[in-house]
Amino acid sequence: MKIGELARRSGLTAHTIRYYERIGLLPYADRDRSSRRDYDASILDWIEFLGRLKTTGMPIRDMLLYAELRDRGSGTEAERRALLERHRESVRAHVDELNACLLVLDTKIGGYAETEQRMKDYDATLPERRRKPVGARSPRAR
Amino acid sequence: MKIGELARRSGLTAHTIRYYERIGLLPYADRDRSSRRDYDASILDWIEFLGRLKTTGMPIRDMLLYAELRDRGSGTEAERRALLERHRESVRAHVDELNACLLVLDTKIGGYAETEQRMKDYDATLPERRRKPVGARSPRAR
DNA sequence: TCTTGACTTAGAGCGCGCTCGAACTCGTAG
DNA sequence: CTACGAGTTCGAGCGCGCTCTAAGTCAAGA
Repeated sequence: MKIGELARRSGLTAHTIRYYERIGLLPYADRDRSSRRDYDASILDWIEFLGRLKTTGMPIRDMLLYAELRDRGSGTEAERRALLERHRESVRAHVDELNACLLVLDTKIGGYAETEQRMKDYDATLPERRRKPVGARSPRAR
Repeated sequence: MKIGELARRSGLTAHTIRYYERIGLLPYADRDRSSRRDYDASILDWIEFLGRLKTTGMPIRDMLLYAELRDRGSGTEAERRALLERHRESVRAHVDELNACLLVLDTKIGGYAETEQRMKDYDATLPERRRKPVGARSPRAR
């Protein structure tokens, strides 16, 4: 698989793939006789996993640490596991934080909903011609 | 309240507070006769809310949009609500994504746990003197 | 043979969100 | 009176994670 196809299949750009190789996140890829990278499909699993780490907010320097342990192969499992467990805890903590923020957001949105309801109620007390069209701005707002 | 105290109480640095004012996230603060910012305690609520937006990944440009609507005051409630609702959905989606990643992480960690267990079991079959000390590296690893 | 287009490398540039430094002004405590 | 510490403005700098440009190579199709 050439870099273009890998890009399409992984969702990364070719630029990013080269960048990842440069910094060591992706292993140095075999080149064909004209120096072009030729990938094995198995790289996709690794890229996908890196994507999970990224999605969950792991900084590249930590992914790099994990990648290096992985490269070193057997004997590094405990360390890799520890790294992932630490990360898992930080992700869990972050999810909790997000959920707490969602509650605040719900409250805030609820407040606006009430305000709007009160305005509608008030509007309904006006004679027909003085009602505002839905979504109307205050006349003072430009 | 002077900027130093606000910094302590809000968790932001004085530098960041000035930066936020500069870009419009915080309202232009009243100055005392020697041009020093003097804050009302109510600013803390706003900073805290901004913190929630930040925690949930809202980019500054969107917070700015919200701040502007807020400054414009009444008549902008529907828009503010819509903005927060859109944001809430994106946060929810992100939380879902994080939870999915957590499952993958659990699986991966589970895999390492199994490997380690197998290694311990194997080790237990060796005669006493050949057992590895806990946490030992492979002899080849430097 | 010529053209096209996907690739190569090295290195510069960018958008974000701060973060810091320089040089200066005040108000207060000793 | 002086020294100090906390503030001021303006603008440069930074760490992160890409993203893009320039200039060149190569292989396959018309």
